[in-house]
Amino acid sequence: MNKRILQGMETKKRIIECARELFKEKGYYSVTVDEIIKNANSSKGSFYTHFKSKEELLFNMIPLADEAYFEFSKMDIKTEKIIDKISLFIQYVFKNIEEQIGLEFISTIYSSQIKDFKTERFLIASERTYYQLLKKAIKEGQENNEIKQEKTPEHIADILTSCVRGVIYDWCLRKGEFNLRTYGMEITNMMLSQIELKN
Amino acid sequence: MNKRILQGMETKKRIIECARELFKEKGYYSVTVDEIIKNANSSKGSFYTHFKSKEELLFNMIPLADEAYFEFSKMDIKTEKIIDKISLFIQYVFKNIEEQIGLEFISTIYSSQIKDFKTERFLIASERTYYQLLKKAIKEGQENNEIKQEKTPEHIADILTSCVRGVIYDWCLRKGEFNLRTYGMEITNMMLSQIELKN
DNA sequence: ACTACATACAGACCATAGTCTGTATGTAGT
DNA sequence: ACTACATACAGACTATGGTCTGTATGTAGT
Repeated sequence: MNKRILQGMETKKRIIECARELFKEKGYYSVTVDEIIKNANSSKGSFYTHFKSKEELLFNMIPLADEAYFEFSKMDIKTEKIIDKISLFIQYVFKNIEEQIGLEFISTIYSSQIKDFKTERFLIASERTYYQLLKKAIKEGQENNEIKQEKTPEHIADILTSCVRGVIYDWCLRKGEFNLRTYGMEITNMMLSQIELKN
Repeated sequence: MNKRILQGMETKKRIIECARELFKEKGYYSVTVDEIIKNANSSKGSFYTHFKSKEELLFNMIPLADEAYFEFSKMDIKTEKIIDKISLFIQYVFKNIEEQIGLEFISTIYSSQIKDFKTERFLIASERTYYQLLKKAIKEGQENNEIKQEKTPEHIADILTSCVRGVIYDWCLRKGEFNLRTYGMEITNMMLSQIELKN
């Protein structure tokens, strides 16, 4: 950790902090890069050495959802059924988006991810932790004869995440006018009930 | 239909046609408005009297999905069950997107719709025909005791469209690497099976 | 026929994301 | 200590979507 690297890191951090405040105050699209660098006492050149784009700056500001999910997964939830555990986990995902990430953030992210073919699909990667946890739980459920075994854990996880993304996209489209968690869980529980193995 | 209006319509049409070719050739984001107006022998002023934005021009080029759905709904499908009719209808929606609208179009539309809070959510409106048809079919199904009656037709239609949008969003995110219709129908049929009233 | 008006249109202009080039400086290898 | 290099940074410049202003022209009401 030498002087050079430290300086760069501090500049980057300063830009992120200034941007966070400006975005909160005026919204992502109303804040210009020029404004950010002015506030952060930086420059265009510096900005673009630290971030590939204005969007990438935004991505740097997302509360570390993956870590939160991982923390959640370690929690020992007092419930015998794995299906219920999955249900709670997905509920946590919705809650995290509603309370930590927020509507404008998630809208910008969901929008920019499919904007053109050049954009790096970081959403797929970033959801990996959550996807892996989900897959693991499903596999466990199948081994315990709680979940149907016709489909692979990967495939079931894909189906669930597609529905979750659908609800989130709709939430963005409707400008957050419904309760994400309530509506999301209604759909999720319908899907879970489909994969559940009943005795 | 006087001379004045006719001239305007022709200019608009010319712009759309030129844009369609350019978009097909180079893709939406690689074509500039200047390029379009140059090809169409028009001007900025003219362009922006006919279209609020470059995006709105794109929306003018979407195959008239609503009409297609309506045509489909009139077709007398030989199946006694309403659930099957709904399933076929949604399958048609996926088919239409895959074959008529295409990946780049739908990605741009889905992206731009949630890009900022100013954007007019035309997707909600444009899907109205399809939504209305769906709702009507569900209501019919409930009256025939084929579909559970705990939820309202509106609510069931909302749930189905959320899942459909989720699949489409995923298709965009994955750059069309899976078969939209196959995967979409798998999820749709799971949902339909949840709302079906079994005897 | 005359007038007032709406609007199709042209193109200069503006705002802003992103690029390019040049400079200064800290670091690693010798 | 010297050199070569990488990179943090500054700021001019570019590309492009969109705005603004002015003009011409067709139309509707009188």
